[in-house]
Amino acid sequence: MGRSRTRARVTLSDVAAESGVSTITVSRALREPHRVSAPLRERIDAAVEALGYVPNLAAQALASQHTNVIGVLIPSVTNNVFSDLLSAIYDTVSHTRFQIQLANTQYSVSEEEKLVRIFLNQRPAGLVVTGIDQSAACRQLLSEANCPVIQIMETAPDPIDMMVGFSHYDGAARAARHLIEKGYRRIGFIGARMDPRTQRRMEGCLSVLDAFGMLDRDLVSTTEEISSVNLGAAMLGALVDRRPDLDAVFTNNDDLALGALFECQRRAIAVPDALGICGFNDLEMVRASAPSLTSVDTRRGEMGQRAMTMLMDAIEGKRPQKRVVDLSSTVIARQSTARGTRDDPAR
Amino acid sequence: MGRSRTRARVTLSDVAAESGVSTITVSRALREPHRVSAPLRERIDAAVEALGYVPNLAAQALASQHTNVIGVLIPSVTNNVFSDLLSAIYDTVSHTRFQIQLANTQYSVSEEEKLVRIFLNQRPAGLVVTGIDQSAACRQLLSEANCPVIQIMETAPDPIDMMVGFSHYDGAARAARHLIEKGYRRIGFIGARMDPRTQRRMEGCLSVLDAFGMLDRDLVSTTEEISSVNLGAAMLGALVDRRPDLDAVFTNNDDLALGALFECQRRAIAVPDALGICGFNDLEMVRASAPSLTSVDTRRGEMGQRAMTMLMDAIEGKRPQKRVVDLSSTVIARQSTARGTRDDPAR
DNA sequence: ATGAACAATGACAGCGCTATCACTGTCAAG
DNA sequence: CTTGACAGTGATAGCGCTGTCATTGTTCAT
Repeated sequence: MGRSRTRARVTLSDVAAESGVSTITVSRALREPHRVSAPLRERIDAAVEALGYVPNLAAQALASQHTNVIGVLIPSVTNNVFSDLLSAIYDTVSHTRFQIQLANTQYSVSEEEKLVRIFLNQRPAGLVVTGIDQSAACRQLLSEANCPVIQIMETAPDPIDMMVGFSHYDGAARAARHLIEKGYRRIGFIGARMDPRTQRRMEGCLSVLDAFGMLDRDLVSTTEEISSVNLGAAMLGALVDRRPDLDAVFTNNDDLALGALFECQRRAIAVPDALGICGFNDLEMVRASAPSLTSVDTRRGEMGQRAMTMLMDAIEGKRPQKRVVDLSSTVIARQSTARGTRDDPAR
Repeated sequence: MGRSRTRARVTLSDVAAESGVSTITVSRALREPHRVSAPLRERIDAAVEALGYVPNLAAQALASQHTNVIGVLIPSVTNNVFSDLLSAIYDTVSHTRFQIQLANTQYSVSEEEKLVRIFLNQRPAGLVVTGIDQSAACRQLLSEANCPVIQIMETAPDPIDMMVGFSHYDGAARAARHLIEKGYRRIGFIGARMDPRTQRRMEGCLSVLDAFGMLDRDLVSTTEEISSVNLGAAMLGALVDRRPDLDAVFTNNDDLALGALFECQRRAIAVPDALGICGFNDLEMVRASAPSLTSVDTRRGEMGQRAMTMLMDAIEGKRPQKRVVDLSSTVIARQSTARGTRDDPAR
């Protein structure tokens, strides 16, 4: 196919020859400019520019025994929740010396452990892992790692190293309390995939319902299927068919909530008067719907940003005062739960 | 913070010592097992297992002058369109020897060029770039690269190397024709961000309207802002305020389409009878809405899968018969454009 | 004047692996 | 019984960079 085989790689010693110094001086000029005299530095910079030198990361890593790679382990690249997070992570890291290396655990603890093992062997500068449900061996590996590690998305009292997140249990509990305050009484729960975080949300919701004497297990609908808008519609439809007396539903996430809303529109179930809907995550789109959807804001952008800042500081040796940052979460009340106050302007 | 400093790295020579062979034999046993006798291979495998040996990728890369890294350059990690694509890419590559290294061009041609330069210097096994709008220097770099390169998302007659995508112009043209066939006459266009692909969609749409003598520039609404559901609602609202006679709208993507639908619901504009809506990309959620939204299916999952298969084959030396794969695109007609046939079941 | 302290630069070894070539033994063909 | 082919294994030399220590000059307090 005529793909050219030749491509002269410019190495450090080419730059050194061009600027008439030793390789180590070029190396220093690039990494610790203040340790090299101004005239040399200028000559070297000019040579780098002229030759189009780009460092060989493999050689750097091998010689220095460390990299500028920050490994990020997330369960899914498709989920909207993680794309918001990722976008904040990339933004925070761009224009620093660090690079992101993303990996996908597919919600599997063993896959996660395997990936951690691979990552650690490449001596990353730092590691970001999702959640608190690592395998014992994985926790062990991470706590013995000689780089900072940060767990995101959740908080718990026993961080491996550092942590930025919020309590899914509490967030869902707030949502349940909100529905109760708004006057709903027969409150259902719809959940999909049922990974550990999803489960803790369910528990948070059900515990509040229980405390108010409103827990009705028959109004709880869960599935192992992957969450989607269509699934939300189907699950709400099935739940309403079985229990026409349902008067509100808390869904595990906003995709399900949106699906539930669509199904209500299709069946001419009045939201919020006949049925209240509360989602989770506060994705961009739930503010736009008609009626707009109440949801729990989980500040994923801030989470990504804080996590990367803490991690990069730790890599630089600046350990945080608090190892666990709890970002909390807030119910954003909108039209879908504004019972009897249909005219309220959204937010 | 008591993070352990010690972590014995197991190297090839540890494995060699353990199994009583030379390092090169271990190296071969791992990479080309058939070139090593069965008994040795078993001893070596056992030693690898016992010691928990994990290869050092930096050393491998440095010594062999190539890596198993496939670089993937996409404009945005947040956009739903790219998350579908990414998910297919990760799935296709998992359980092969290749690893994905993702980078983010932020819709910037110069950022893309910079990233290509960095990638190429790390001698990737292959490279995936988005679209056909690289800078001249970037095209030059890529065509001189000594690894296969595949452009995705779009097709054009002059691939740098290989290509998998579809014509955005044609896809949008099909959408416009669909609206005309359905009897709409005052058809508007709503577009956001207006990157090159978005622009070609606009051109495809407008050229058809023009051919039918229906082009009205006053019904075209575009913005540089980032696309979102809320933006779609706002833009549709503004367009309808200005031109109440609008009877259909083609939006650049499904986020905008969904926003437009919500705005119609808010204003009690009957969709599809008073206003037809057609989106682009056929995201999962547009099938769920009420009414369901007509959209253009762009087969992103298949695109990601085909692209990675072609790329990996090319890396292995199996060049494809056709260098350009056009996946085409299809209008998926749903309720939002089913004028006068409101009762039609949605797909 | 003297040496201590320090800034600026370089020589050299080696990170962990693989490419290359050399070596040994086995076996079939002549 | 030689020869050549070949399968199986090893010795050696780097890949491109950085850590470490050595060397040179300069400045400053004594």
